[in-house]
Amino acid sequence: MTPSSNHAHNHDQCIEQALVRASDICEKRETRFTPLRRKVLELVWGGHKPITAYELLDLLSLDGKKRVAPPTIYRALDFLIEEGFVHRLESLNAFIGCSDPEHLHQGHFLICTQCRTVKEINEKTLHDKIKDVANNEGYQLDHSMLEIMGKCVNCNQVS
Amino acid sequence: MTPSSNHAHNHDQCIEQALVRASDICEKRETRFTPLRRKVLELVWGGHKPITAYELLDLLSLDGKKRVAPPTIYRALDFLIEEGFVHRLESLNAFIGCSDPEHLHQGHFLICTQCRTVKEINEKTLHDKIKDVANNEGYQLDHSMLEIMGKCVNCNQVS
DNA sequence: AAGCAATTGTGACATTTTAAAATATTTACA
DNA sequence: TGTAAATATTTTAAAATGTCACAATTGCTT
Repeated sequence: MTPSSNHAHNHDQCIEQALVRASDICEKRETRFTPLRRKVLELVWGGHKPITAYELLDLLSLDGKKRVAPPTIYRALDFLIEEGFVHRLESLNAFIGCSDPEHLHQGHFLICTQCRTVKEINEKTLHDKIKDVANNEGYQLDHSMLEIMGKCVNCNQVS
Repeated sequence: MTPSSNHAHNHDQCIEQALVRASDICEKRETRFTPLRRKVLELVWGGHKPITAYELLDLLSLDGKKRVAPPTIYRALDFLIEEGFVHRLESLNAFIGCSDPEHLHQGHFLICTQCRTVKEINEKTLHDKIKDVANNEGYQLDHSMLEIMGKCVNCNQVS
């Protein structure tokens, strides 16, 4: 499994950039980007596909000598989510790197039903529409999660 | 806990209606609305709040003499979801009765962060917007799930 | 160096969901 | 009715996911 099979992008660089951005943001916020948290973020960014907590556990346990336990991962993920570096995909019980960690925002995603690639949506008009709907029903919007399932461009072309 | 504390609706009638509709639809589709499935649907409709599989298990185990096992509930829920009588709320790992079982549709919900009341959204314009976004990104929409968190009218008025 | 808070490790356990096989029930039709 | 086929349910078990409580460690701060 290549990290991303069809791309016009260097994925190592993609990971590296995510790590640098996270590190910078933590410095600015005076939160701690520890080795563990860094490692987990690196693993999450291993692909543009969602990864589960237990897959992360397995990966983490590979290079370390000891098998790490679930709380280790979940705490690291909690931190990364808190800081906005990672999103949780509810419909998949899985996690994915955030493409725009500088700005806190909604979790809106396109998930390819075939290749599992996930793309983050950052559409103001969509967010506005959602807010309107909430307001019309008398709800004061806190946050929203949208997960759109469908076939991506590449998978559509193939089959 | 009253089924729904603030309403202009008779909740018993609300449940009854859901059961009748489900029954009718099953008859039309020639699928089987068995006592178990009926009972589970009734329990799900006990409130306009989401209910978890294990809460259902507990409730089911009350009147029966024996403790029922998880698969019993999950099978029944699978059926009810398949038929469109119940939706699963991904962000809560919980289930809720569908307000419009006649028409298959998206799972779009408003969830009150305070009182947990859930309201189903059936907005063509919202659905269209989501479809547009997907298409613009080259995705062919299969289905989407949207869960909007916010305070509902009543909870807003109170605090 | 001592004290303190944050982080990480550890073990156990809770929750949610699914699998596989045995059993029971319903339905259709001879 | 009686019986076979189809469908549902139960049972037992376990997999997958997530949480808790407490101990050990780290790294700052005085």
